[in-house]
Amino acid sequence: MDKSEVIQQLEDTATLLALKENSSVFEARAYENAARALGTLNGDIEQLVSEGKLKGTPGLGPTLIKRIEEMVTTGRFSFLEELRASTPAVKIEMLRIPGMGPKRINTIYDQVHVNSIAELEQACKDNKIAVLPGFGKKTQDKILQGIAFMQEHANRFLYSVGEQEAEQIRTALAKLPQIVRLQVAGSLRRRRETVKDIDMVVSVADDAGSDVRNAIMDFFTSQPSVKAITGKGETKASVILSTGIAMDLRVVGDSQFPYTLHHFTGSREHHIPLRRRALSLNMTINDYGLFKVESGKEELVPCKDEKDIYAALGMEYIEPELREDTGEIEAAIHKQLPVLVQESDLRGVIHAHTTWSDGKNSLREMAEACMARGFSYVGITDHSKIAAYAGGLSEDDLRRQGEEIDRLNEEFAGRFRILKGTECDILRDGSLDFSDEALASLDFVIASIHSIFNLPPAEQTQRMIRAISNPYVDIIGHPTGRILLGREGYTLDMEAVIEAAAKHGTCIEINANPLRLDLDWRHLHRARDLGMKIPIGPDAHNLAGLDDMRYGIGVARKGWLRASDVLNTLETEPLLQFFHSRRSQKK
DNA sequence: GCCGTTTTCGGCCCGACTGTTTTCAGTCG
Repeated sequence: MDKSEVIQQLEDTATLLALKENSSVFEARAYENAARALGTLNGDIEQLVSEGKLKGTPGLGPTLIKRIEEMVTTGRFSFLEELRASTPAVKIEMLRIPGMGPKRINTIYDQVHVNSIAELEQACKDNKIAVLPGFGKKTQDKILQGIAFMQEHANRFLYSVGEQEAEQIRTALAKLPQIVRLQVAGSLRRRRETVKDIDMVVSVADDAGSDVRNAIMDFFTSQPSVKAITGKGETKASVILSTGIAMDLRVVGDSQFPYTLHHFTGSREHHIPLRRRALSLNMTINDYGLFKVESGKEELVPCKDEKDIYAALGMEYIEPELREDTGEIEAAIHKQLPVLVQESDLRGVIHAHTTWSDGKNSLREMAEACMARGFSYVGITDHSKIAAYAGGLSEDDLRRQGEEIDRLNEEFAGRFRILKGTECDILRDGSLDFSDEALASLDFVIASIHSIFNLPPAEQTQRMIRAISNPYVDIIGHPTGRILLGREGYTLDMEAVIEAAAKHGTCIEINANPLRLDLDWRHLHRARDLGMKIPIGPDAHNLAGLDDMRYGIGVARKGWLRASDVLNTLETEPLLQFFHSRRSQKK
């Protein structure tokens, strides 16, 4: 068991301990602390255990050291297994309802004996929750709202989840020699932030028989991640995968592939004006082909790929990410589509955490991982002092972190640069959590809201705009604060926020964490048109988090951004110049 | 479960909200 797995098991233990009756919240917290402590330790966990080096680490006492040793040496963790066996599944499910924590869950479970979310919903409707001690009508209503939110999003999945599932199957299918072409379609190909299901299209030789098609379907439906088969024929098979996500596979002859792929890539909204365009040219398009209609007879327009389809319609090729009917048809007709930014355009990372606050890896580890990924710089942005839950830095910490950065930069000179930054909390009134002196000592400043989410919209908007107009603030972090499938964003007027940011020359980031993807692509158009430079930030809390950058690229592409619109396509010196010049302009 | 000692058990990053209370418990980040 490697370090990240051990940390995960410790965190799971903390969750289950919190749900356990009569358990101390501090015991649960001890497991959280231990997970964090382990995260800050450098080196291979097996070696640390075998050499007895865990002893003396703050947060790891005799019990936890013994438990970590068990995990590392046996690959199992009996304490967690027992906890899992003794915790009703419904309690864990209830944790996902906003506003429900261990105390309320246990009260409800003990006194109303609910065994499912459905039973909890009924109990609320029967007014059985409001009468419990410490509960009331409003809490009951809030639980109902939370359940409704959960159900509304229950059949959707994060893009990242769909992507991983699809990639696994795509890799497996790609090994079949009978398959000529193979492509993910649907909302996943369009890089929507959440997806309902996975669509995949494969082609076989036009003269391939039933046996070839059936063999592919047999192979597909017998994949290890397939949990249930809901339909299976020669041209289409439908399954449910282990994560619960549904998947359709379609098999077509290779000459039909472009039309089918295009059809199942969508979106429906994109296809409506596209069909209108086809009709205006006496053509018609469906999943079987593009046809020229003359005197009532249809004649296929041969297309070897999607580019040919758009070309036949007198249009530039439209990238899948843009197929949402937000002006792409018109732009393609007039050959005005942007060249979209790509992952390879990125030169560095802006927005990453380290063990100085709630990150799992050290400054050095984060910097070296960025170097290994070919980046020229990383902007380190640990939390500010009020974010105590995340180990926020005091101004003195910030200064000492700066000294460590100076030392590392000396070592990396000429190869790589660590930029001094912060993710500074925006306080209730829109002021910042660090003094101007502290902020002035940094290369750049990200300001984010992490508390007081539901001020009245006008007040929340003013709070954000005040932060935007602060001369030291370069970037607003995760501007809506939404958690995909989990929580709505802050109550603020995003249009007004974007305009204020553009006016003050303040950037708004695309937070590339797959749970956030915030700023939303629907707002990017506007920001770009106002001339804003958009940083793509992974908000990385560990090394793996650095790879989330690609999700941010997906959002940027959906928002029509070119490489020149993205801040961190700049090399180190121009970027520092950008921060420097805008700061002196604003003051 | 860990820590720091006022060495043997009480406190445990913190600030703010909401909804329940009528001074506070629970949740969140």
